Amino acid sequence: MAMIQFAINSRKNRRMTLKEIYTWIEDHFPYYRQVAKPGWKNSIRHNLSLHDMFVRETAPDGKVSFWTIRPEANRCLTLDQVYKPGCDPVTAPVPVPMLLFPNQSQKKTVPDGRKIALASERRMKPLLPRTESYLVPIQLPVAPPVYLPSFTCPQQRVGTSQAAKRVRISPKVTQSDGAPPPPPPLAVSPPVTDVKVEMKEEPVCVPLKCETPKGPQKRRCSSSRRKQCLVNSSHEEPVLLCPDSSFLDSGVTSDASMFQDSRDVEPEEPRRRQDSPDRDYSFKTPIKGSIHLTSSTPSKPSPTVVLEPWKVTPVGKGNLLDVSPIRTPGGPALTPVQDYTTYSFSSTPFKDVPLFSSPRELLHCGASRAEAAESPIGRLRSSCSRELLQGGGAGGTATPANRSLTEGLMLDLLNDSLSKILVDINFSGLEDEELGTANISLSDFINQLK
Amino acid sequence: MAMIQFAINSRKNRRMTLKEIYTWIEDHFPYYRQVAKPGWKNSIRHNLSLHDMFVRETAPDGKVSFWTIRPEANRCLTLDQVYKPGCDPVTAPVPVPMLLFPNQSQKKTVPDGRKIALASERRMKPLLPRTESYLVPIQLPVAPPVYLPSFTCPQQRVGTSQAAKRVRISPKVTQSDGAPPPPPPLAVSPPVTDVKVEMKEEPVCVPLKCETPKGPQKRRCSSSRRKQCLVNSSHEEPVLLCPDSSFLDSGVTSDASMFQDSRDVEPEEPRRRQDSPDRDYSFKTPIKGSIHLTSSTPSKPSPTVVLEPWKVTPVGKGNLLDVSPIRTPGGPALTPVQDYTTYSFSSTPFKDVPLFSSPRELLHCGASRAEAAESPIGRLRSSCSRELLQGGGAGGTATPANRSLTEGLMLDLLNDSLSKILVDINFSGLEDEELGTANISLSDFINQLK
DNA sequence: AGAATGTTTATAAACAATCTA
DNA sequence: TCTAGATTGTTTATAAACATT
Ligand SMILES: [Mg+2]
Ligand SMILES: [Mg+2]
Repeated sequence: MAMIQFAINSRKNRRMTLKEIYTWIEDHFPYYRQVAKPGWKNSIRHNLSLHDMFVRETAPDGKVSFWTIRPEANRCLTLDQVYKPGCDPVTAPVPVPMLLFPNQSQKKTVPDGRKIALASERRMKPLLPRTESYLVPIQLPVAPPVYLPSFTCPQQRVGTSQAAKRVRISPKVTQSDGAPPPPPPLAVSPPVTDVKVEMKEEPVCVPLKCETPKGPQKRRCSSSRRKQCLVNSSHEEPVLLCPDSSFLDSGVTSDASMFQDSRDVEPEEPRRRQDSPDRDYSFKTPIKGSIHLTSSTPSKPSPTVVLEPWKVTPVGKGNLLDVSPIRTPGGPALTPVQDYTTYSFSSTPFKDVPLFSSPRELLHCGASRAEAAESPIGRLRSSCSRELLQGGGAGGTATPANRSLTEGLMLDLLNDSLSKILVDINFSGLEDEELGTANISLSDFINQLK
Repeated sequence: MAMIQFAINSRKNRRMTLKEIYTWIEDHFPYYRQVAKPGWKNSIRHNLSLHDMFVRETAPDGKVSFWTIRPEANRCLTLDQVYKPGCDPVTAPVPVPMLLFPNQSQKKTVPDGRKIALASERRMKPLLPRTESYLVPIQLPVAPPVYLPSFTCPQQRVGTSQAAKRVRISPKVTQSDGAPPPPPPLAVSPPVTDVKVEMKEEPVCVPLKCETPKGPQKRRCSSSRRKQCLVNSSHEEPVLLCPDSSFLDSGVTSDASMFQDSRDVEPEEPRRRQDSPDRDYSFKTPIKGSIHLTSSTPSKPSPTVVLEPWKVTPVGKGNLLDVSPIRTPGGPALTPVQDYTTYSFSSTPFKDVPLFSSPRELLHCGASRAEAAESPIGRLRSSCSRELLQGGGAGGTATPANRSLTEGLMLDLLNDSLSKILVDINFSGLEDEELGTANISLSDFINQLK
């Protein structure tokens, strides 16, 4: 879900075809081009369909369809917000995927004291977890000469210099105020974003390093127990706070040309080598019983039924997978373990190497209303939800305490709830690329309902 | 999702605790008590959280919390609607789970010509698939003397006598009008609902066997391509059509006492044997690295990492599971294969043994508005969405053609979209059991918004 | 015919919050 | 009263079936 937002928000017009989303992710996270199972595309499609924040539009010709982000729900997440390039852009650095290993695999310590990345971990942590976990970009364990001959890994930059880069994205709860903050960020070899060709304009959504109000709401908000507080969607104009536009280059350009020809913020987008030799799936056999992994939709292999030992073997979960021992012939060659000492593989990378606390922390900060109003890219404001930026959107009855209480809660969720209503009501009449007027706000929808 | 609705709707007050939902499902689908992995409870909780139609209420004491169904989204699905007991209720029949095997496993034919149930299939088909698949109740492959000494399987009843019982639940598309209807229902040994102690009142939601309008919209509705049409939520009073209350006993009783003491429609609910000897998980070890399957939340076994052969082995998906051969020591004893000739195991049970075409078909029919108005259980009407029953809720601009076009589409989805808004706005003031007034309608919410 | 695209359900899993023995 | 473990609740990830283009 986060990567899709990264991708779509990297475009000026904030819309992408599915194929373009694939490509963008593959370009920025080579993990997906090289090591990931083809099922990752299934996950992309799944997220596009499941989450209401992603809306599919049909081009005027009715042929192609673009995926967009509901403006009210768009937190304007960009890869820049998550990672700031810490290495020279000279070498055309390849951003590594934010590979977040499960907790267990991080404790793996080889005898020589180094922590190694368990490359066999297929299931990744959520890219932007909702909790207090920390996002840890980890170098992709792929041998550069094998997969990326032109890839020059921008080593080091391991120091704690990135501390100022931490951005809070809407903390879910107050972090138990008395508790000491997590250890200073390790800043483990962050991934690198592409070199932007277009100049950085003032970003529409400016995450800030505003301090979490740890006032009187400390226990109340956390005691909402197992249910998020749902903020009352207020129609008042939200106040954007704490301007600090010196942080990111979110790929949002001011542009007067946001129509079809100005689709690419990133210059290398059009020239797509769509058949990279490293992975060619040539096939003509059907999906179901065949061996080739053509389809990105996983499917059951065949009726070669295996009686699972769920109730047969009394207990024991691991014995199902233990049958295949670790060492596979080409395994280490494909996922080399060497030379990862430059990256901190602490036992708890989420907790120990914080880049930011949570994706919602970015929302916890807001942009200055005045600045936003003066911004030359006022037209783009409709592409970003100021309510979301302000973080919570306190209702009319919200006291300051309430406001802080509801801060940082129910962001994607709230907007997901409204988006299904807006789906297919949006863009009913207009079919052209004028995205500025195509977005119907919540108030418009309410009026429409009335 | 369907089973949760079955469970909750079986209660007069239409609310259940999580534990009660577990128990209800276990009681009505012994599969879950006996053969299912403990992860099924995880799925229940997942569905409760994910789908907005399920709303958690907190009892006035603040201790227990009940799960309810948003009235606007409640299609009043009950087990009766899906299955009508075809055998004598004398033997206290145990309903079997609607075990829907994947397509592949149904083609398994033993040399003696009979089709056998591949008990090893763990992943079930969706209980109520959205498509034209058919719901096939299949006898649970558990030896009755082993697990259910008092269980007398009501054999047979295999004839085609249940044909009239078929109910359409909101067909997603017109079924290609020229095509012949699916073969007559095989009526494979349907599961049996419990004997209701309370008298059956006129059900609030009456599914009907109304014919699908296969008129001029044949192509248009199907050409909504990959996106459901979202019906405009109309505030007009929906018209309930096609009264036919002779079909189900949906556990909805008229009742003048719908408060806390009248919680159970089913008499055997209170006396719960909560520690059945057939499954006792005695444990005191933590979850993570331990062997016991105590927790219903699955967890990775341990950092015993297995290097997956995704990129190592060139292709081939099935070789990952083929390592463990079929025959396990106690396997056949637990899942006997004999005596399943009474149940039709056609190669395509969904298509060949239709009970109904799709869950939405139930919605395609409506109840008579007049009848609903005269119903002595008018108070309960708020627990069922008449819009949903009417099937589509055509907006103000909908022509009759449009109405039929949007019929059967966007039901749970539409209501899920609205429910997140209502969550935690419901039941803000009142804390008592008066569920009749506790439900806030959409219009109330809209007014609240205004 | 097969691939791409889109929708929905199922299951695993991590994790937070609360409850209970 | 305290707390370890169980329960309950939320969210993300992945597989998979299936529909539509
Ligand atoms: Mg979507
Ligand atoms: Mg819910």
